[in-house]
Amino acid sequence: MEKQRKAPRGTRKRDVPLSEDGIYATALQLIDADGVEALTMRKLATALDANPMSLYHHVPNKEALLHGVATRVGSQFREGKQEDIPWQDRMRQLALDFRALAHRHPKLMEYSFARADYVQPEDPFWQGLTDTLAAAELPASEIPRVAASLCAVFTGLLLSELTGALQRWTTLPPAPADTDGEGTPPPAEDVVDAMFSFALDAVVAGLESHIARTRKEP
Amino acid sequence: MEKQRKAPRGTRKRDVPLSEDGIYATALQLIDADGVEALTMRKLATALDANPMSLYHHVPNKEALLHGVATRVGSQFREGKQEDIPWQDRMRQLALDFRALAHRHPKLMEYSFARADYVQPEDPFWQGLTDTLAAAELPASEIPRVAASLCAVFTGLLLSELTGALQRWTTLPPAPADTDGEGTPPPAEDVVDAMFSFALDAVVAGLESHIARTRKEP
DNA sequence: ACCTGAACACCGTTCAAGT
DNA sequence: ACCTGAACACCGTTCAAGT
Repeated sequence: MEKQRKAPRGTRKRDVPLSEDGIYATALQLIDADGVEALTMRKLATALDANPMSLYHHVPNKEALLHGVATRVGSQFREGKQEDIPWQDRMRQLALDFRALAHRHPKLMEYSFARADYVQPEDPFWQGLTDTLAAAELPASEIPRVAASLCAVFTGLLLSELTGALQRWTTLPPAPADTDGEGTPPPAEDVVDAMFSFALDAVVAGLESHIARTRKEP
Repeated sequence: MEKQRKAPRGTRKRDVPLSEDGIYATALQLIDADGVEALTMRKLATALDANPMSLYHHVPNKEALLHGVATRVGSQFREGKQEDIPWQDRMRQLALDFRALAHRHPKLMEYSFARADYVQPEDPFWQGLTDTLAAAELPASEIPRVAASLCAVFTGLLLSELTGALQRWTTLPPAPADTDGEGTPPPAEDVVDAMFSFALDAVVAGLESHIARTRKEP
């Protein structure tokens, strides 16, 4: 009767059966557009031109849906440069590559960072991080803890950037209100870039100092 | 500090008119008990023995309610030790004091850290942080950016601890799956404490190196 | 096997009406 | 001024019924 593969007219988005991948993909689109808190099972269904209840045949519930979107995006991470560079440079590059991913899906990543359920052991990011620490000749027994600490630090920096807190804090007055002529400093983006460079340099310096310390007293 | 006038009979919690402070206080109690996502205007009202709509005479909406709870708790921060200690020690102590506050209201702080709207310029934490950086003889022009970066880093560490990500990451396999006899390492708490010490040492070392660098080339 | 309509048990919030 | 009942416009999810 109403076979209608490929709607000859009309603008329906779906002439293909629902699939897990399709659901996750358009969920990500909606999140990119309006943020996680605006995503609704019902809105997602209409975007897929489906009945809201049909989604539950492919995804157990909303929480699992969001988790799935988050881990899929997290696994998209790719390292930009080769690995035959000093570990300090690779560490910096790793963080900047992750920042680039965060900039590609800021609304989702803000949610992901808060849950901190995005890094999976098989993700290239975790692999790159542990590889780099091994290249730095950090004792193998310390690698998991140090890698986890670094994840936490990167999470904090990126989350603070995405929420705007980093920029806001930067414009808070120092201890004594030093009200001179200058109002707000240069545009926020350059400042944030500079803060990342500073923070990454400090992280690398801190790591170097830690490695030197542990080498003295094994 | 829940003095609560003591109802003469009956078990109603409220024999006193609604007040902003009372609303925030019991909201915090409910959050501590069941988490932010379980807090509902309607549940809060019944906990206050009030009609849900009465709340809107004291608080504009739910978002403002949560923001109010978050900033009130953030402003409760107090420094433990005196300020006449080396800046390195004070910096570490500052972070540990903040961690203690986070442990007092973990459910709320998890929410707060994700929004990153808890640090206010007049908060003792921000004051202590900028004071400490000044004591480290960091150039005044750099203090806001460095303080903001440190806030972001502490946020990441504490948030990752509260969500459990820090513990989870620590048990992820390093690069090559090194499956020996050992299952899970010692209890998680000690490990997290140790990770905080490590991270704080690294942060201090990174700061020292940054200060030394900027002193060379002014 | 996959989809769906109706319904349930909730939400936050508006608004006109009470005292 | 402060409070409230009823109502509105949503939610996520269950379930029995359709194809």
